[in-house]
This record gives sequence, C-alpha cells and structure tokens, in this order.
Amino acid sequence: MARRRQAVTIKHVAADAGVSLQTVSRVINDEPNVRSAMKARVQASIDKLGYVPSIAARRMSGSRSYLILAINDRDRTIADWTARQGTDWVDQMLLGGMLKCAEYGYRLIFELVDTHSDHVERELRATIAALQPDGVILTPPHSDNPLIVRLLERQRIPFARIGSRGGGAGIALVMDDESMARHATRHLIDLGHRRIAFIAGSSEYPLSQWRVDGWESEMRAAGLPTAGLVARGDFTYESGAAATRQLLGHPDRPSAIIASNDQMALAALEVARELGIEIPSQLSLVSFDNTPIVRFTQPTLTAVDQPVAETVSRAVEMIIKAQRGEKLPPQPVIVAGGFVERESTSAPAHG
Amino acid sequence: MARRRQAVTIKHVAADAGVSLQTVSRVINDEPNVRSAMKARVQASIDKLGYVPSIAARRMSGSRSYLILAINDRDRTIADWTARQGTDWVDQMLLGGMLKCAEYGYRLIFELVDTHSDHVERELRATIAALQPDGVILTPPHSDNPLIVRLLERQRIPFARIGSRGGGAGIALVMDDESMARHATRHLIDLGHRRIAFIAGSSEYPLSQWRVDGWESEMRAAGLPTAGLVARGDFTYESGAAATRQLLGHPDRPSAIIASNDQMALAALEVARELGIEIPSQLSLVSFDNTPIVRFTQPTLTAVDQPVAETVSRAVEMIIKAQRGEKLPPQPVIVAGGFVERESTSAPAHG
DNA sequence: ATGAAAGCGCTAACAC
DNA sequence: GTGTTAGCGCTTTCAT
Repeated sequence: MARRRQAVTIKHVAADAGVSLQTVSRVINDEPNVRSAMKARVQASIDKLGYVPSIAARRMSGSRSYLILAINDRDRTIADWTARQGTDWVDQMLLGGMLKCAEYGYRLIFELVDTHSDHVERELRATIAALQPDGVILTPPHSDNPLIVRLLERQRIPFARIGSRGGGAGIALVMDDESMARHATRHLIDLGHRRIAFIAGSSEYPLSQWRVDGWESEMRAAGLPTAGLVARGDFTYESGAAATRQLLGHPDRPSAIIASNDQMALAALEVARELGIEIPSQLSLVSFDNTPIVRFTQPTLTAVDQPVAETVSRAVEMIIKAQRGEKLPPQPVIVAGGFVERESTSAPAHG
Repeated sequence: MARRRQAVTIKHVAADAGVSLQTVSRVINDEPNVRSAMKARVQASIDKLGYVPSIAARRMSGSRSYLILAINDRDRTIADWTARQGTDWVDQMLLGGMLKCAEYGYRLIFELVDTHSDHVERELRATIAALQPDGVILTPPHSDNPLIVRLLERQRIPFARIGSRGGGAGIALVMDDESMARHATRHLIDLGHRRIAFIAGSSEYPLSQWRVDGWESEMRAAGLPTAGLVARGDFTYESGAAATRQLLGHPDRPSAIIASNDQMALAALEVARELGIEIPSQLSLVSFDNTPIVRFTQPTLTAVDQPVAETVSRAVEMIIKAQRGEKLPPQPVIVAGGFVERESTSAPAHG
C-alpha cells in the first residue's frame, strides 16, 4: 500500500508565506502576537494552497483533537435500528450534535458502547485512548453509570450527561420531562377532561418518574383525582397494550390517556380500536417523544416533543466552553420540550 | 486547560515487557517475525496495562488511521432529520457500516457534505486532510459526482460508490433495484393482477429508471400491457398524490400500483382513500424502500426492502480489502434486496 | 512580534 | 527475530 502523506502541510504554507512554522500555527489557531499584515499574508497562502491542519498531528502535539464523542447504548441502539420502528433518537442526536460541532470547527463521532457488560470501562477507555476526544457526551443509561463517570473524571475529559440530574462530575442536562408532562395534562384539562390517566414508563429510567410527577402535580393543582389512574408499562408496545386494557377496563374509565412514549401510545390506539372506543371523540390520547410514527397513525397523535437535538446541541456547546475554561451555567441544565397538537385530542364526549 | 497525554503508550508496554518499541508494534499489528513466546509476553503487558494504540500517532507515522468516512448529502440529510418522516437511511448506514468496521478494528465516521455547492471539492478535501481516513463511502448523489471521484482517485484513497454502476475509479455497489422491481411486479402478477401501474421517481437518480425497467421487463415477460401505466413523480408526497390521481382517473384503471418510494406510496394510500377505493380489496399497493412508516399505515404496506445496511457493510469490507491490496470481485457489486408482504396487496376484485 | 528546537506516540526502514 | 533510528505534522516551550 502506498503511504499517504499530508498533501499540504504547515511547512508548505510557511515556505510559501516566507515565515516560520510557528507563525502559521499562530494564525490557524487565531492566537495573539501576530501583526495583521502578517496574518493576512499567511492566510493568503493557506487559502491559496488549500491547507487544512491534520487532526492527528494536532492531537499528537498535545493540543486538542477537535473531536467530540457521543456515546449510545449498543444493544438498545442496534435493536432500534433493526426493528425499524421509526425511533429517530440517533438522527436527532446527530442533527443537534453535528451542526453545533461544525459551528465550532469540531467533529462529532458517534459510538456505541455496551452498558450492561462488565467491561464498559475497558471499552470506553479504549475508545478514548484511540480517538482522544476533547469531550464526551453520555446518554441514558450511561449518564448515571458511576464507573463511566469516574473514568471520565479521572481522565479529566469534559463530559456531558444527558438525562442526568447530576451528582458527581460532568455537565448534567435534562429535558424538562416534568414540565412537558404538566403541559400535556394541562392541555387535556383545558379541553374539559377530568379523568386523565397516565401510562408510566420503565422505572429503570429516572425520567419515567419525572413524567409521572408532572402529570400528578398538574392534576393535584387542578383538584382532579389521580387514584387508580396510573398504569405502569416499560416503554414496550406490549406493556402499553396491557396498561391500556387495565385503564379502559375500569368501570369509571378515563376520558383521556397520556402515554409515556410513542410505542405505548400506539398500543393504546390499537387497544381502543379493538374495544370500539373512538379516538378522539370517546377517548383523547397524548403521546410522549414525538418520534416520526405519530405523524402516520390514524388519527395522528398529539404529542409531547422531546428536544433531543436541542439538548445534544447544548451539550456540545457546554463541553467546548468547559474545555476552554469558561464558566458554565448552574446545573442541571434544563432544556424545554415542545408540544404538538394533532388529531388524537379533543373535548370529552360528555364534558 | 491541562494537557492530556496518552495514559499508557507503547513505551510503557515495551518497558514492562522488557522489549523494544518495535516488537510491541509488531505484536499489536499482528506482524510476522515475532516468536510466539515473545508475543505472549508482550500481549500480557498490553492487557495488564490496558494499552490501546493512539489513532493519531498511528496516522502520523504514515500508517493507517483505521477511520472510514461515510459521506451523505448535507441538505437532504438535514431536511430528512428535520422533517421526521421516518426515513432511516442514516440509521441503516450506521447499522451496516459501524458493525462491519468494528469487526475489523476500524471506526466509521459519518459526515455531511454539500453536494450542490461549487466548493464540494474544497469541503471534502478539508475533511480528508483533517481526518485522513483509510477509505471513503460515497452515497447518491455524490457517488456519480466526477469532481469527487477524481479527487479521491488522485488522493489514492480507496472509496466505494453506493448506487453507482461504475465508470471511473472506485468500488461501485448497487442495490438490485431492477430485480426488486421485478419481484414486486411478479408478486402482483401471481396474485392475478394484469393492469399494474408504476409511479416512477425523480429522473435525477439513476435508480429511478432501474426500477421502471424492472417493472417493465417483468410486465413484458408476462405479456401484459404497460402503455399508460407509468406516471412520473419525484419521490415527494405531492408528486405521488398527483401521479396516483392520474393513474386512478384512467377509465380502465389499474388494479395495482407500485410506488417507487414510501412517501409516494403513502400519498397513493391517501388518494385512494379520498376516492373511496379500498386497499387492498379494490386496489393493491406496493411500496419501495421499506422505511419504518410502512409498518404504521393502515393497511400496512407490502414493500420492497432496500438493503441499505447490507450494502454499506459490503462497502466497508471492500474498502478494507482494497486497502490491503486484496483482489476485489467484479463490479458493480450487486446487493440483493428483500420483499416484505403486508396487508396492502391481495388478489384483484374481479380477477 | 517572530523564530528555533524539542517532543508527542507510533511505524518504516534498516541494522544486527 | 529483534533492536535502533528517523521522521510524520503540529504545538509547546523558550529564545530573540
């Protein structure tokens, strides 16, 4: 194999501009102590030759790598990709992360890491050693993994923990699950609903409880009952179906249901259909996450929008700031979600 | 900011094992001329210290970077991510590409490049200079961009061209669009359909024509008419709706329609509903691509499965082989697609 | 404000 | 088989 060398290096630029390597280095890193005339001359050579610094060489010399690593759980991600159920978590991560990285001249590298194995640490350490990223973005369930957090802390790499309320090192960011749940509940209350049920998600994820809390507090504030109105699922379709059957089997059945994610909402839709309950005229349905599928069901689903892209974008920003030693805002950073009204919600039948 | 150095380097391993750097290098690269006892000793030190070679240093020394770059069109990708219509092209690319890369100790880096701008070349050159990947995977419409192909050829980087039949340098891979279209057509013929219409895609993409060709040749082979049975769309929902109206407005309307992608199939579904034509009893519908949405429509759509993951996986494999100087199979490599029967196809009403 | 020299971690080339 | 040397492209000292 032919060895590939850098086509244009800092040497070529220095020679072309008739200055030292160091001066070129100063220009490309936008450092002080370069006269503007000099700077212009060097920049002209850079443009002329089409010079781009090598990340490898930069990293070698002990400087930044301009790489930010985004870590996702391997099993779950591969399962989602294979199932092709329309989950676009990864896409939204890339959307938020890559674009923000590009703004700062960084690059996002997406990696899968196996959470559940006992060698998480080794795996992550290997990835870091190989890539030497300037920062790491953790997503659930890694965000609260003490092994990972400790490792990153020891390596002194700035890292963001998405979906974590903090405690320990790292930059904690959460999407505002509680407010989003409150918003959804408020929407239904405003439509005239009083018996609003909630299908909770897996208790493995802290956000499941945050969502329940939001619903509960809004119900309380409106003086509405919550007893018997929670069913616990685990984010799967099957669990959503079971939860819905439980809720709709109730003698005084709810006129509205909020499901903690889209898969469970989909199940609720199907169960309602089976039972001959029409949506939205006889039952309103709100779903969580706003993944693509909610646009294609019939009726389309009113949904809470999980601000994944925005959150990752903020994470990137904060990592870069942290790396530069800038001051960070108080944490956890709370990212506001959205709410999209579609066809699955309306005033209750006998409001 | 504290400068981060590699925690464990080849030096530490060499010292620990009591050998030279070069011997360690030989072991980690699995090169010949190391006695197995020596190799074991070095490996023990590597494991003990948790050593992982630095990609940057490897690249610096003129060797491989173990990075493979996958390039997608920026505008289109961002539009897809933002629209959240369930397109999982990127996910499938990552699925096929990352897993195959991991098998060989490589890493896939996903990048966006702006096709339509006149500085494609500069942009791509910059990315290559920064990352120095060992290979590049091109997707449409980049695969047939002569500027890009020439650039990569000159840089002597192995590259794959997905969706290109070849001509010029690089490894050409296509999904077997023609066969897939034939398969879909055959499925409908076997069900008893005789008037089978086809909604073609944008002529900007060569695969649009390949799909038409497959349908046409299968129809011919079965002695069935094709005149007046093609409507041209451009892969958008709107164009699909217009095409469907045109086809169903025909006095002797088709009993089945094949749409060149899922968005247009979705439109066909909606138009049929508007016209009071029931699917599948009065009209069979087959869609192309098998993106997530076809699982959620009502009825669910029988669809041709575009083997994106498999194709990217093959591309990675061939790039690595090419880089090692191994012989490659004849091209274009043709990757077989799949076919998934769901609810939208059945025997025609008056068959 | 600019330049020169040293070194980052690794591998290719060559010596032994 | 194994060790030694040089150098990759860049940034960090430290001079000037």
